[in-house]
Amino acid sequence: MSKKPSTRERILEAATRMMWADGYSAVSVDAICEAAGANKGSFYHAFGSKADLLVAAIEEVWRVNGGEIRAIYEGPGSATEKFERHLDWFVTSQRRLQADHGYVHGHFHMALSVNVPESALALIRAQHGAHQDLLLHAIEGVLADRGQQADSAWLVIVIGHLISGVMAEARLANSLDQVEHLPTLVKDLIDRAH
Amino acid sequence: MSKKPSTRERILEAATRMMWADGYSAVSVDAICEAAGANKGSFYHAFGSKADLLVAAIEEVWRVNGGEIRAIYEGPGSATEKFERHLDWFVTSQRRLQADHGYVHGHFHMALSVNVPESALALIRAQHGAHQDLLLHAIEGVLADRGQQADSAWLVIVIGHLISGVMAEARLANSLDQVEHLPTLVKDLIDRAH
DNA sequence: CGCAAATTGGACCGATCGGTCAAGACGTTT
DNA sequence: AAACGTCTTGACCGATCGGTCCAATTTGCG
Repeated sequence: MSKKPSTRERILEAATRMMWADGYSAVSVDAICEAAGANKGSFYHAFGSKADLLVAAIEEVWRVNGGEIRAIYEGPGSATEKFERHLDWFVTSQRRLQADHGYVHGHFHMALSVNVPESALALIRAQHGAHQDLLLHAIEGVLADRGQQADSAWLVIVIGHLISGVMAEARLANSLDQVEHLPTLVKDLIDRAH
Repeated sequence: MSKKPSTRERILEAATRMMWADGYSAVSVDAICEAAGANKGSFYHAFGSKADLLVAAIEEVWRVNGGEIRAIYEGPGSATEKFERHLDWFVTSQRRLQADHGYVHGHFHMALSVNVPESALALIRAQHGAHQDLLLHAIEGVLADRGQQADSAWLVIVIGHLISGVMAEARLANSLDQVEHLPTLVKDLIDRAH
């Protein structure tokens, strides 16, 4: 019984989907309106500009994805189990996006790393920082579980870059293979870090 | 005494610079022509379409960068020395790009990972594969130098993703910090892989 | 109900998009 | 000098860009 989405919500959903696929400047306001079944007048009633819509889309994606990740860490289980669920989340979320839209997406941020207004860039940087913080805390927990004497700062940098790289290359290759191996890869890395 | 660049070369240079900064669809043919001091007619005399120009730019960037990397491996020194020079090349080339144009570029491919014609995507994938091959061969050489019994396939995957991730994040953060640490990071990784 | 406020529809704007074209400039060759 | 192929010029095309505007409609509420 979810109530039917408002015009604003439909526009936001369509814009997110289309910009994730084609980037900011390649998606026109007209095309978004058509996909959302809305009119241009409604668009500019709901959003001040195309740039404002982008900011709203970035916030919404992080609200959902960040929420799912935080829910993992606020849920039950050991630090190690939570971290593994976090890694699996990358796989399942990318798998679901591919199933829904037919191509490997990679990070939302990546499609928006080029030619976006400064306000959007700042948001993306902040969200990336927030995710790195979650990662750092999680890895420290995993090392504590193991009683392992490793350099967590070094590990979080390597793992953070590894995740970014895997996502970027997965999108470029339009293949989930490397994403599927990501959890194993990261666990191998932690195993060797002592 | 380098002879003055042809119109085609000026267009190609301007297009590469502008598309690296802003992506494919955000850079207009008119803007490229103005930056290159050329007319639109000349543009369409030199290139069949905007998509053709993109393909030419991708080929040119790889011709130069791939050439520099291959020159390292064809030059003198041990496999380990060559690999270290390869890693340093990422630092120096990104440093030079930043000095010339005022921002951290990341991989050329990354600015073009979104909304490019299929012909360009195929080229990018091929070039990325070629670079991975160089990397694999280099890492095998380094391990041979060390008499190390490590899994070179695992290492090349991790290091390849690490490089992609560092480049992507360096651009997003507009900072060379992580790039500067890349050589050390990779060497640490190889040290721990046994 | 009745009325105002919120929302929507769609025509319209000047600017810009990728691309075309015919006419001319220019250096060679004969 | 005439004839040639190559490159350059700048006006021009229909389509589309982000954005505006206001009348018409729907909605929330006394």
